[in-house]
Amino acid sequence: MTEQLLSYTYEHPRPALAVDCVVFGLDEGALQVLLIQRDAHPFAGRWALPGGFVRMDESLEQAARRELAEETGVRPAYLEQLYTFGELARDPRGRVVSVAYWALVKLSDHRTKAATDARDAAWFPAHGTPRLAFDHDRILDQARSRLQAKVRYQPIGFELLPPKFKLSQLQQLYEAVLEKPLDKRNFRKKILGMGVLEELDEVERDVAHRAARLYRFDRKRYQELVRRGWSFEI
Amino acid sequence: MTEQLLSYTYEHPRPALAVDCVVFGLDEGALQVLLIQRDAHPFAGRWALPGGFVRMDESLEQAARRELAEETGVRPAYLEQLYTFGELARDPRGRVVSVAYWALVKLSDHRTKAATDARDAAWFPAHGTPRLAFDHDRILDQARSRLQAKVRYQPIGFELLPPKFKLSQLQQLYEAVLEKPLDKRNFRKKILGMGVLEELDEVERDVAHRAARLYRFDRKRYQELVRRGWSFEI
DNA sequence: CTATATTAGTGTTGTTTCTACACTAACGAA
DNA sequence: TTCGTTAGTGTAGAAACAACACTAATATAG
Repeated sequence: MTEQLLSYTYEHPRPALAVDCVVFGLDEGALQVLLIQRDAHPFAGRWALPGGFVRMDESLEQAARRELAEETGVRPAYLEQLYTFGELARDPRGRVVSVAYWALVKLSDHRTKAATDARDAAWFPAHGTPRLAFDHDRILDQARSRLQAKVRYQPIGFELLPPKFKLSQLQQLYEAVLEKPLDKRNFRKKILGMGVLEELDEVERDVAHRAARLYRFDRKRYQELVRRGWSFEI
Repeated sequence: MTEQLLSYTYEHPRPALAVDCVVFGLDEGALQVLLIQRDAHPFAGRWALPGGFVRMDESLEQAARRELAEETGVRPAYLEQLYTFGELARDPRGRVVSVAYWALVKLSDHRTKAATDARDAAWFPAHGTPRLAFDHDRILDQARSRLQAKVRYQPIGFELLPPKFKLSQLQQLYEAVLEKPLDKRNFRKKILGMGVLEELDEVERDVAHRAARLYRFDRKRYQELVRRGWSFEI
């Protein structure tokens, strides 16, 4: 019986290989992160990053996407490798090396799904998380730094917003990620000056104040500009 | 017999875990990379990045340093994780996931050692490398991009120079890494204006032209400035 | 229907940073 | 003494950045 279960044998010992995902979303202008509550040993009851072991027939990114979908129902449009954590004692079960990924999702798309598909998945403020299992606090820290760095020179912020948004939402997003206030007029001047936003013939509705114009990120235009040597920078 | 050799058994199959290293040096102002020539299957005879399998009693970084020392004799002062490569078919021997590292060394320290300790290690121009084994061309590409990006906002260039250097060496370094010419006066103004270079009471010797003043990177001063919120940028 | 609360939207000015650019100084070798 | 070679220096115009305050539009409360 044990024979049948423990049936993969190698000449040299191998660490187990896992993936973990840090998924960011934006809720009412506040940066959120997706966690799951562990129900098994070790760290049972603790919140942790979604993740799991890599299978032999899938790449690392595929493993990250699969685990994320299985555990939370989330299928991010933007997913990128973060860092590989390989300290000897990071998992009490033994030697587990984990390749961490980070992702951005439009919360509007995923709020309901995550609530239904996965019993124990929930969004937390990216700062106000409880103490996480394993070395996941460190992974989350690193993901936040990476997002903060990357959002400055890549137009990835749009992955967090609905397709149509107003400039104040975009500004709030940058303020949330960069953790500092921005000047409204300078921000608008800069972002509109880039020419990567498409101004729509549409304004927001049902608001108790002046309605804001809606915009859309013009990916085609962005790629064209990049091809000509331009680079996004906030 | 086989029983004794193939003696590590797991419930689930595990990919093998390796590390590979991209080591950069600077030779006469030209960026070089350290390669080893493989003598075993697969890719016997091809040049490859130094690397090997991770042991159970060492962290990933330790594995990278160990393999690098064993295969090339090089012990870099600066070493950082690059990316983890986990495509299914990247190694013909089977599923091997490789955590790549990149490093900077002062070539003056390592030129002789590498030549003696390791028969089959050699420096190549970072661009004019032969076709490498495995997916190592891709890894090298990525390391070059990372170096190029990082050298702009971290004072890591100094890791490539001897402790005392002249400004024209520093400029050459940046030109080699960034692959574009820089204006001498603007470069000097900028780098000296930072206040992280210590001007020494020493000039170069035995040159058939006006001798250049020597400088040293002032790490203490740099760290002090960082503590005050300043950031290096070229 | 008027007033109020709330968010949208808009330009200018002074400061700093960036870029382009050319000559003199010092030294050894011929 | 001359020549070849690299070191070392300043300015001016352009561009980017930072600071800053009022009017416009809409729903709601009184």
